[in-house]
Amino acid sequence: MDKKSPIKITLTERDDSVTITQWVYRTLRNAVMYGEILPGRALTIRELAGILDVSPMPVREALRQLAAENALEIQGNRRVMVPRMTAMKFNELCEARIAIESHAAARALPYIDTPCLQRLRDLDKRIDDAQEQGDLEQISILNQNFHRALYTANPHQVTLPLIESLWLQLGPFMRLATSKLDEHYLVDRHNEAMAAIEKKDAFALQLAISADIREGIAFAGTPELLHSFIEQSGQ
Amino acid sequence: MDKKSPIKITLTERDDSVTITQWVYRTLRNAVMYGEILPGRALTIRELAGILDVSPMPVREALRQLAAENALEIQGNRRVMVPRMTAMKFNELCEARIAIESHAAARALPYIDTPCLQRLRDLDKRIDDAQEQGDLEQISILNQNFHRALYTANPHQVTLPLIESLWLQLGPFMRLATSKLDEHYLVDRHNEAMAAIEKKDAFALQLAISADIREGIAFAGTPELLHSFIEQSGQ
DNA sequence: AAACTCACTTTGTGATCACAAACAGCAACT
DNA sequence: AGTTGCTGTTTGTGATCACAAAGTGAGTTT
Repeated sequence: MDKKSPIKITLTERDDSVTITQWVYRTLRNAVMYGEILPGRALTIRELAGILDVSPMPVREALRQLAAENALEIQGNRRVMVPRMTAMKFNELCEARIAIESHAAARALPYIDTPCLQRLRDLDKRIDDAQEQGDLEQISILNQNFHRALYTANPHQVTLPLIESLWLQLGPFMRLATSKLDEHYLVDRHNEAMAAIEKKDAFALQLAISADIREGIAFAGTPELLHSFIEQSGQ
Repeated sequence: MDKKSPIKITLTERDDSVTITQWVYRTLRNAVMYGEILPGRALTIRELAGILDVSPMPVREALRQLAAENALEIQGNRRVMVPRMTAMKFNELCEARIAIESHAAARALPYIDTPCLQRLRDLDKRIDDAQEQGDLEQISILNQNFHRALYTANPHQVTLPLIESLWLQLGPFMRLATSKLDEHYLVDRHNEAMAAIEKKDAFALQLAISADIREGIAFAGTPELLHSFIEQSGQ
């Protein structure tokens, strides 16, 4: 039946308070973010509709939305797939993250009040816990929450959607990276970030955020990981 | 028939080589960008379908795509509209533009070759011409093309979609700004940018781009323009 | 054996329909 | 008079259908 490699997508319970399209969007977004769909694998509306047990319509809408966020790529022949990656593009995405996120952090700094600071401290602690237990999945999720909580302190935030788009594009390949994370000892840059926040030192905060991002993917520059990009993403 | 203010959308000829959805998307995108749709005005699928003389389906897809790019906002009650603006949000959008675009410019600099440089010079000259003739519409379009041409010199470009999203969000309100542009004399920062490019001076290029963006919206800080935000965007 | 042709299948696009939630207008009540 | 409750209408969502374009594979030709 399936000529191509079968797609396995993690399904979550559907809440009746959200539309089917939203649930499909969320499900596919997670599947992309966590690398469950191989880059270059052609996706068809009807196939996904079958897997998710919904009609083609919500899938159509969700795919278009994900494509608009650069999580998916629509080829000229109107085939949809997770974009392939190259080492150069990976590097550009990382540098873009650093530029935008350090900007967002500095812009959020003046708005961080006591309850927000408490939330950040809580997340920081939970990251430390997860790191001791070596729970890579949890570290990754909490790390995202930490960044999100920081940037959203700014009530006039406009960059978060852009940042999330970058996360989505890097997501499938960060999975490759984090699988080798345990071999490395990571300096906890969040503590440095927390210190900068408490001192209201924007420049130090930018340095800490930049370092956090850069170290999270530093070992992506090793030859074997670059090779796995080609392997996963090549034709 | 129309209880609300009627919507006037500039229609272009539809090329049969593009899908109806793409044409609708392009048309609505231009309408948003050039401020033809008032912020806060509720948009309905069927109304737009009637105006554009297409079935509701392509409109549905186009609206969802524009919403994903933050050009439109879907409220909880699933009503769609051009987002309202506030002075603070406007400021954040401008600062985000400066941060991301100066980054994109610096990243593109190493890739600028002779033909690309020629294209930029050509655009620069045409902007000068348009400025002498006081053709504000043309200046705005050419200015965008200049920035786009610069950033896309980088073949591994990943920030342009993010930048275009910011342009889209600022678009409706830049129209307000440019209508007062003739009262101001603008230093041509593009000449400075060209000089920096030729000298391969990344820092000078970033300064020129930042200044160009900042001056393009500097007078947005005047009280009367802020007031027109409230007027246009207020409930 | 490699390349082309042609019939058959799959797939995205767009139209139409059914339905439940949201909305608007008006009447009744406090 | 301002608020609440009800009813008819509008609107987004999702399902289904028709169709043309793209893809696929076997059989033929050079």
